[in-house]
Amino acid sequence: MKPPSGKVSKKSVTKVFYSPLAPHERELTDYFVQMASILGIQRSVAEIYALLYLSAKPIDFDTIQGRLMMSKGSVSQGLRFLRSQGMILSTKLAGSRREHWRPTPSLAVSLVNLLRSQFLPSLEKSKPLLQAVLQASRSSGVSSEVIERITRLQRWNSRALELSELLLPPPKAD
Amino acid sequence: MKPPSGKVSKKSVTKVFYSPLAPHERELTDYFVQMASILGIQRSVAEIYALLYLSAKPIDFDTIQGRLMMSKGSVSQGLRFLRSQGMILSTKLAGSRREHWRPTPSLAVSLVNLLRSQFLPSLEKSKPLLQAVLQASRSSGVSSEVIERITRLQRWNSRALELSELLLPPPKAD
DNA sequence: GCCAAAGTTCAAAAATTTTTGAAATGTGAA
DNA sequence: TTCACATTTCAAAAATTTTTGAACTTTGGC
Repeated sequence: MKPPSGKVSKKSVTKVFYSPLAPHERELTDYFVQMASILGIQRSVAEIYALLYLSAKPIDFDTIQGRLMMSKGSVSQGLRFLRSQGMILSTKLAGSRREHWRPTPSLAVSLVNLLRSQFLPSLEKSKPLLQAVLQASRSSGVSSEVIERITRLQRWNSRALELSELLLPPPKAD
Repeated sequence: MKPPSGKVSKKSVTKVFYSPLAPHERELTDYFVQMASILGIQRSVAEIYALLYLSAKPIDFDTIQGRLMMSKGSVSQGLRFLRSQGMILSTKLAGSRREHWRPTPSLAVSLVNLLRSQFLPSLEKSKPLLQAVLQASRSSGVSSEVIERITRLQRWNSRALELSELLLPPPKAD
């Protein structure tokens, strides 16, 4: 079943029905949700991405809302997040303002972007902090053992930072 | 300030005061909390680990509770988690049941254990699921484009699984 | 063996995160 | 220019996660 095509509702308050997820869609959506939760990405976002990922054709706002039985607000926020991560692309079909969404071709690139946006800010923020704390600790009476540990922490942070920067192309504009 | 040492409270209801975190402890605790939250580890757990990591000497239950101003329940659960991940070790001092905790020597190993325990179960659970879904999709009318995408997903899952198993030594008993 | 010290349990409270949907906005087709 | 359509906004509600602490269990020192 599909959203009624063509001129079905002119200005009527027609309720349109959308098909519930097929078994394979349901199961894979759960998979996406689970993986996403590890990365701290919310359920609704994972569901939207899964739906797009499992569709051969781009999908519009109302269909997402209808098939996932999700509020407008969630769809809007979810799409914004996915867009901001460069994980989805839209097409506008002729003679309508409505956008149709599909996943960007490379899941790998999308994942890498996600990781970047989750980790990099913390790593960057911490660099000067660790430096400062280490300074302060040296000149106060912190034991050399602990100083050593903080230093190790700092090395880890630097390495992780270098690695991410190496791995990750700078994000492109929206 | 330290918890009064020696025989201070015999059986009195003495309130013992613990020193609040020093600036460097406070800042590094925040750092740990932030990094931990990315991995889905709760604040209280990160705080406990940070406290131990920043102490030259092993610390006991009551001191953790006192310095972090945290409930018994949280300390107990936090220690259990850290123990279960092999991230901390205890020593019992002579003539007392009380345990004293310190971080396991290698932060690297601890991190790897953490990652393992967060990711592996999902990856493993998904392996047969993906297989089954793919089967089912092939024999129902799912478009070849989507079949291709699911296959790619499966490849990712397998690779991630191999990588984790390669990277991660099996956990040791508690 | 007794029992106070040490730690655990878990249901309820608190904190936090996520979702909702009514109202606001902005915009492209006519 | 107009306005209905498409989407966004955001405060409040719902869901979820985390913390608390009183009651309970376990254990080692005596």
